[in-house]
Amino acid sequence: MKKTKEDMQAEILSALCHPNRIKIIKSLRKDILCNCELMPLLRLEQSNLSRHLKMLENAGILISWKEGLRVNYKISDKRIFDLLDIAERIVSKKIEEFMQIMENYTEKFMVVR
Amino acid sequence: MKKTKEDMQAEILSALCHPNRIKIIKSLRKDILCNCELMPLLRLEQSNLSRHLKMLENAGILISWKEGLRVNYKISDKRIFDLLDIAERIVSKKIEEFMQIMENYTEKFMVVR
DNA sequence: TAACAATATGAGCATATACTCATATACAAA
DNA sequence: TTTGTATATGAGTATATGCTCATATTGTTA
Repeated sequence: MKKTKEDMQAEILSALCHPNRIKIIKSLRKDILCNCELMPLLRLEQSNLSRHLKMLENAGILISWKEGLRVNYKISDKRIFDLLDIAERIVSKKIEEFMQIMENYTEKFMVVR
Repeated sequence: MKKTKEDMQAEILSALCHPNRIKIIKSLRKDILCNCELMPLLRLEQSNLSRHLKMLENAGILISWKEGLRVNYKISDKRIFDLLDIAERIVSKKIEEFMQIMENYTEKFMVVR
């Protein structure tokens, strides 16, 4: 069964849609890091982190290479950051809207009182 | 338990990471549509489509309103399109790279032959 | 070679997702 | 009020995901 463009888009997004994997990518924004450096940084179980990294690699989002015992990881395509930035802006806007609504309610409450 | 920014980003991306939901959003790029119009367009079971739409709405990606029997849907934030566009570009780049590799292999094969 | 360190993976479990069928609800029009 | 249409939802099933514990693998160093 041939993959559609939407299937492939969904695969990219599926690889990104977990808080820990988002944190991994944010950590790799400036640095190249290995499993053992990410582990204490994100406070993840070794096997759990290893699987998250593998998922990101399988999706083509991360590139890895060995360096002795370590396995280093870096982002394959800088556009991944743009994508997460947009997601962050969408979230920020939602938070702002929520705050605005709460403020309006509070105002009304103060007046009535 | 308080949601982190990464939790909220993951929620947005989770809502987007299914081929049918991506198709729904693409369909809503130009038009405001209802369940009954999307059904034949995407060839989805009524209940299945209804649930996908609800997921997108719960994630704050779609806004819905009733109009008689119909329930209309539109995108809440145009940045959703930017996000999917980037995902599409990432996919396109991957396809290009793959084609390039295949071409190189084919060339070598021709020479050896 | 033995001991160690970093990473990968099998097995098991709990939970989430996607889908379908049948049925319920909400609204419209006769 | 009855009939019909659009949408929502309960129940059941299959599959995927996330996590952990224990163990395997890979490469390093004494």
